[in-house]
Order: sequence, then C-alpha cells, then structure tokens
Amino acid sequence: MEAARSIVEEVNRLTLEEQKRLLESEYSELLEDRVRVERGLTLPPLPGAVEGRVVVRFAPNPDFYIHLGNARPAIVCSEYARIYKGRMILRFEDTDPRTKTPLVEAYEAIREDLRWLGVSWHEEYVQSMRLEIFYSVMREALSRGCAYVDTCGDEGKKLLASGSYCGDRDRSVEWQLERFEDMLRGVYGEGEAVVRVKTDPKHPNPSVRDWVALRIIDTARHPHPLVGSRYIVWPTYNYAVSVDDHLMGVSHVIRGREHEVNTEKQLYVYKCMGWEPPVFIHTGRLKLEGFILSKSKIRDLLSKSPQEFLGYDDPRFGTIAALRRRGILAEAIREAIMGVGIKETDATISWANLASVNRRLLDARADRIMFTANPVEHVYEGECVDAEIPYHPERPQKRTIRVCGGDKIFIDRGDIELKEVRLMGMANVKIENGKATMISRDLDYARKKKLQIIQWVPARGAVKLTIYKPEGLKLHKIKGYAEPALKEYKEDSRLQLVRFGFIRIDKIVEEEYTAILTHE
RNA sequence: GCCGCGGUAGUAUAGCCAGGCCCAGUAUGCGGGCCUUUCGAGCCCGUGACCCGGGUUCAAAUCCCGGCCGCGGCACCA
Repeated sequence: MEAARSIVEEVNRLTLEEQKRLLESEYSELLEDRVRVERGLTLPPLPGAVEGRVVVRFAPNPDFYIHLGNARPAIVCSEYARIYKGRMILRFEDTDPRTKTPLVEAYEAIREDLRWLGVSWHEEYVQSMRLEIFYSVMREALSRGCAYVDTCGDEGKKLLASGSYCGDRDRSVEWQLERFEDMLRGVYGEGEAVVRVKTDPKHPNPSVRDWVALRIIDTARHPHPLVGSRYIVWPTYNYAVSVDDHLMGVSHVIRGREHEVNTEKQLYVYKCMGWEPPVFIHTGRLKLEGFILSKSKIRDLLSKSPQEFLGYDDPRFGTIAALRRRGILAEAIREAIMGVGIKETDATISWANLASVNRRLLDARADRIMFTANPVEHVYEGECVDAEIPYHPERPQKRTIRVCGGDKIFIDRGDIELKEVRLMGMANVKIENGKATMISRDLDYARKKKLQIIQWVPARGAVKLTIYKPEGLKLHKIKGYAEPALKEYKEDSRLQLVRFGFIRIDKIVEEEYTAILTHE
C-alpha cells in the first residue's frame, strides 16, 4: 500500500511529457490508440457505419411544409450518406388520408426545400403507391403467425388495455389469411377489423401491446390526394416504416426522439420477419428561438387569422420556406444544424447564433445600399459634388451620385441631432434648420473630428422601400427611402442597408419595393 | 399516473462509452481595445459552465447510488 502510494506520487511528480516518454520507452505495450475526431463542420462518426454500405432516409409526411426541426434529420442524413459514400432516400409517408391528409403541393414543396438546403437524394418513394407491397408482406407475417386480424372492434382495444386480448389472436393462420382478404375486399367497415402485430399483451406501455399494423379507412369519404379511393386498407406508420426501411436496405435510421417507442414497436416486425434491424439513432427536438415551428400551430394561425400573416412562409415562422424568404442562406442553416449534430438532448438554436452565421456569409456578397428609415428632408448647400459610393467595401465598383446646392437629401431623424456629420462618400456637413451645409470633402477632417459617418439618400430618384421587420409574433412595417441604386436589384436580391441591416427584396410592384429585414 | 430518455457558461456544442493530456475546448452573446468612409465585417483581450448530494478511486465532467429538474411516449397520427 505504502509502496503504491509512493510510486504514484513519484509518477505524479513527473510532467506530462516525462510520463509520456517513460511510457513509450518502457511500457509501450500499454499504449492504446485513442483517436480524436476533428469536429469543425463535420459530424461525429456514425455508429456501425461502413463506407459504401450506409443507407439513410428522410421520411416526411407531406401534409405540410417542412421546418427547421425537420431539416435536422434531412441534412444530417444526407451528410452521412456523403461522408460514407452511401445512399440517401427520400420517402413520403402519406398513409393516413383521414387525419393527416396529405397536401398535394407539399410533395413538390418539400423536394424544393430540400434541394435548396443542399440535400440530395438518390432514390425517392411514395408510400401510398406501395400499398400492395405492404399487403403481401403482411400475408407473410400472418403465415408466420406473428400478426392477426382483430375483428373485435372497440372491444379488442379495451381488452388489450386491460392486459388481455381479442380471441381472434389465437385463431388459425388460415382463418387470419381469409379475414385479411375479406378486409381487402371491403367486407369490413372502418373500425370493424384491424391487423395487429403480436407483441406482448402485457407490455408496460399499452401502446406497444399488439399494435395496429393495418386499418380500414373509408376513402370514399376521405379520398387520398394521390390514389383517391382505390384502397381502403392502409398501413400505420410503424408497419409501413418497418417494411420500407428493410426493403430499401436502410442501414441507419436517424429520427427524432419522439420515435423511441416506435423503434421498440418496429423491432417486433423485424423479429417476426427474421430481418436484421438497422441502427436506430434518436435526436433531440430542435427549436428556433422566437419562431413558431409547429405544423399545427402554423396551420392554426393561418386559418384563424390569414390576414395577419404573409402565408406559410411568413418570416415569423420557422418553415424552411420562411427562413429562405427572410433571407437566411441555406449554408447558414446547414452550419447551424451541423453544429447541433445528432445529440439526444433537445436544442434551441438561438436566433443570435443563426443570424451571426448568416451575417458572416452574407457580408461577403451583399451589396451596400443607403436607406433612411425615418427620412427628414434637408436642403444641401454648397458646391456640386460627385459622391462615389462603393457597392461593396471589398470591390472596386462604385456608383456616382451628383448633388448640387439646392438639392434635397434625406437624412435619418436620429442623425439630425449630431449637428456635424460626414455624409458617406460625399462631404462633411453641418446640419441645422433643415439645411445640410458643406464644410469640406476631406475625409481626414472627419476622422480627426471623429465625425459620425452616416448614410443619406438623394431626394431625386429616391426609391420607396417598405421593410417588414419580424419581431416575435409581431411584424413591424418600416417605410423609408433608399437611394436610386436600389433599382438595379431584382426580387430575391440580398442587400445590406448601411447602418440598418440586411434585407432580402421580397416584391417589386411598379417602382415600389418591399423587403424583409433578415437581421441587423 | 405509468414507461423511457436526458441534464457542461445566456445559447449551442466538444469531452463521458474505453477516469488522468480538462483548475474543461470551440462558436455565439456580453464587456473592452484595434482597424475601417456602416453602429457591418475582421483582428486582439476579457467574461462566463460540468444540476445537487453521497460513494468508488492515488485520480471523477467521465464509473455507481439517491434526489431534483427538463423532455418524449402512452392513437385504428406520422
């Protein structure tokens, strides 16, 4: 004991370098390679991943547009497919025409959002087109005796809730197969028969007990937007996912934490069919500070007060379309999402963080334009000057604005009280009683006197610009004037309004511009 | 209520599985400075965290136990 203590003390007295050297020379067999993974913009290694054999999928329900939270698995999956030279699958899970009725336009809107995000996929499937496949796999499962047709109706559910089960569970395979064909033939109505997967009728989680794999939906009353009322027997999520993930060779399922119990349910299908299950990874939920992400909440707001919002891509929402419309770049979203990775804890991306990344990316490419949000007209007094304003501080291109004595210019209300300022690119002036009187054009003078350099807008040719500024649930409207150079830009341009913030031009109607403030 | 999963600075994340390179790294935010014809960007300096309590160990953010808090699930939704 004493010996051990003294040896430890001796070792501890050595510096790290000395310890390392000693280990390498005397006891190198004890050294173990411990590889440190460089993070940066890359993801942690995918458990059990083998290069060339990774197959991942993004499987949205096309009942609405996707939001930032959905983008997490989509981006992460496509990135893993890229890293491991694997395959990425896009699969639309539209197997509920009744309560989660698919939106016809959502299929293409989702593809568009994904493309914009830089997510690429190698294969695409739509589950509503694969119903026959689910039926035939079920015939096999019934034959194997690990699923059954429950014709007990509501009673079957109640029995399971109490740890018992519908007597049909114990009937013969032949009986099951015949009843299943009856279901497909339309012998039963909604709720009269379901196909259940045999699990454990006493499972601690009642929802796991013999969960429903296929049910009847009256598609005469609730037609599916893609296949109409062609089918009445529809697979549930858990069943369809298990079958498709296996058939499509998915090796890694990356999805939200809310699917943890589903994973447990799906494992019964793999076991029944003798399939090798994929690796399941559950990520935490993603929120965006100050934004509304929830599908149902957005739909709610849109239907209750449509006049208050600019649509599903209103800049106050966290849909991908909304972020795009606001002026957030796809790279910024990718960066933010790669940053949170696949952690199992919920994360709230702070707006400051996303905006900061976006600002850094935008700064390099957004031209600078002068804008006054609270324009106050002033008369310029002094000699004619040709103000040269660079489009971007890093680039040589400039525009020239000629201002002569008697010309009117707009100065922002907040800047008037500064009394003496430098009008950017133009001249140093004294501001007094609605007049801007030139002192000199000398920049050094402005530097020496530490004059504030402000933006200004010539009244002649000034462009009316309305800016929507999202703030929480509010959308402020700011009306002002921008310099004539704004007319050189088309819709969807991203600009920086000097000393105001970054904007994306949303709409141009007859010389009147509308933009959305991306962030300051 | 029952089942499950988590808890590192204001926010997010690295480290945890394989205890010592961690009096905890990075980004953002915040404070200060430099630079700059923007209050933008960039550069420099600073600020600030291992949920709590026990235990194991020479050594604990890391392993064990208990508590607290947060989240998810409990559908013939996905």
